[in-house]
Amino acid sequence: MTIYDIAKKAGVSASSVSRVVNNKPGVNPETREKIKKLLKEYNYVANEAARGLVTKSNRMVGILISDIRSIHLTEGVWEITRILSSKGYCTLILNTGNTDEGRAEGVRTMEERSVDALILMGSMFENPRVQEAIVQYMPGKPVFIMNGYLNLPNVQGVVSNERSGIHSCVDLLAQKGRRRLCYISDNMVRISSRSKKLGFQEGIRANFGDDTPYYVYENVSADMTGGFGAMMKALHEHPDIDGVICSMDILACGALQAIRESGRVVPRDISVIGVDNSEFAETCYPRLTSLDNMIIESSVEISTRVISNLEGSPSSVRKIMLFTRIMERDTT
Amino acid sequence: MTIYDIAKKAGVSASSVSRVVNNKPGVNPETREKIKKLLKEYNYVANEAARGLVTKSNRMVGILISDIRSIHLTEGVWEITRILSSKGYCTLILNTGNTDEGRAEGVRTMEERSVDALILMGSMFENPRVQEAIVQYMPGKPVFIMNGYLNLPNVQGVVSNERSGIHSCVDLLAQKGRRRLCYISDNMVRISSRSKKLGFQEGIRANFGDDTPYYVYENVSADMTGGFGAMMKALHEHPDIDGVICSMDILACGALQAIRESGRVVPRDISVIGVDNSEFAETCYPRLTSLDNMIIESSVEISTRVISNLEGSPSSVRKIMLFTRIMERDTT
DNA sequence: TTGTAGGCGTTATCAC
DNA sequence: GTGATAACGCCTACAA
Repeated sequence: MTIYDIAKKAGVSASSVSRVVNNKPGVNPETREKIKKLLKEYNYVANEAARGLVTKSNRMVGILISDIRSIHLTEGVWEITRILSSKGYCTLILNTGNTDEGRAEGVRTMEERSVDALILMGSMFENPRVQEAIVQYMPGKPVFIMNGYLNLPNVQGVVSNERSGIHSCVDLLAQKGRRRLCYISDNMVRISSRSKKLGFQEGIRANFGDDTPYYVYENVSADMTGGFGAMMKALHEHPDIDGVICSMDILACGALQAIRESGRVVPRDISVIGVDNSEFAETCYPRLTSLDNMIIESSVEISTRVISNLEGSPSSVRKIMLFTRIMERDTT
Repeated sequence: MTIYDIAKKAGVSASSVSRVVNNKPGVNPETREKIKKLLKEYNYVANEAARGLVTKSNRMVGILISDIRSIHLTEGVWEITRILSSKGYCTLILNTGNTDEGRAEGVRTMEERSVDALILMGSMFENPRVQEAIVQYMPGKPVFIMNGYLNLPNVQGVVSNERSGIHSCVDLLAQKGRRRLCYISDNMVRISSRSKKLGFQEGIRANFGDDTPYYVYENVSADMTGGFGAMMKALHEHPDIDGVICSMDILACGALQAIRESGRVVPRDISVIGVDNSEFAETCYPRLTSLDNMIIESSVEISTRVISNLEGSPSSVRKIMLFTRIMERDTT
């Protein structure tokens, strides 16, 4: 069913139908009513692709994410989708997988689908290969990065101060009397993972001085078993550990399990802190103290930027930072 | 950068460029090379919308989901996306919110975007309003429902025997010596919720006879606090409860917390079983016994059906059922 | 107020 | 092997 079909049935031209469909003026009220009735009767649905071809806008924004199963980022996707769709924008969500090549390919696919804007979920997109893909395939279009940034004229980034946030976590542990700390991290390829580790080291130095030992277990697989294994190893190698910070809540869940199996009690014997403040922090036991990296707030921030950019009033600010906060629960 | 631009630079016609872009025969190897080089040099990206306009296929399938944050269905979305994109199909994911009107609107939007097929995630799509929307807006296109079914010629459904699955859960509890059972369920509007409750009642009757009391708490909010509150109430009203089945893992997480606060020990005093076999079943404590409703397998099933349908060999089977299984962990 | 014509970027069908 | 030309469904001047 096209506007031509409707036009024929109404005995008018396609342009009149188009005007009615788009609520544009310049058509006789009676004709308008007649057309409206036919539109409804035949359940006319406009073809956005054809429309976009001429209007140069699909009212669609792309969201690239490595793996939509990551509960934490998914919260952000939900928030963004909610806000954008309330403004009439569709979101095209694409899983890229965990390779830079996949992510670059994702950028290309988004251009192929001619999205109006692109949102990159997560600091893993902050890398040269993705940057190159943006330059190649989306040089003009607005691109937004969640928890990351690329120095390109069309890119805007929202980051959080995870580094000093982790530093504060160390402060908290120190304040609770913890002295032998351990840091468990997933893949160190991510910029954000590296900066979190730095924050940990800075916290150690600031609280305990240069020669206090600390332990780092990195490149752990980003799931429960990863956290479990790392914690087991840590407790075995350094039985005096009394404080743990994990780069993700799910790792902390695994760590909690390992600690339990070792016969220790949280937080009496060991304190544990996670990062993300995700739902896992509530469902695990004891409920996990976690560094909230403001994914929801960042999502709102990005969404409003996308909209204002698309509606013609782009912000000249290219990078903003949100401040993390520690949500203290029962593991510290 | 369009094929015309490239054609001009190469000194050939747009048709030749199109042939090269689509790897079609009938162009001189040398010309082909020259065009290929230009394509790469200018980072040409085809406009899928324009292409779809003429080929009548966008190579895109739509996924409608009430709320992408629901970790359980998201696992399925991931699986589907993975399989479809390996076959060159993009997935357009749309959150509909929790109203039937929103879901119907979602169907319309999908037609607007001219998806090649539509996947409905969850039994909440099994309702008259959605059925009407499909008839109105997507009468011809293949529609697939995860964990649900609608009696329409273009609809295929994959369901699981949750009802008898829950019955088996009651069997398991009975076998563990549990006698005072309680069922906690989220919104009873969902077909699947209603059938699960039936399974519970049938299990009770089969194991304990007609006059053994059992307790049902329904229309609980689908989150931890919902499970927590319901369990608290249950324990207060019926302190002798020794077995609980929750319609979702996340509810069971809340229930576990309530039981802990009441001073009881799982599974010594009370057994708990969830449904979904989601990540929460692993992260909570004790690790939760859960009814696996085969979301991953269902997703694979749906994906292959979508593909074979789109590639021209549609299945004539309109509805299939997968069999649930109980994943026993530490709460029973 | 209405209709005609051109074009958006692509593919498909013909001639050449 | 190559290039016009006509769609695809829609919007937008512009003309009537």
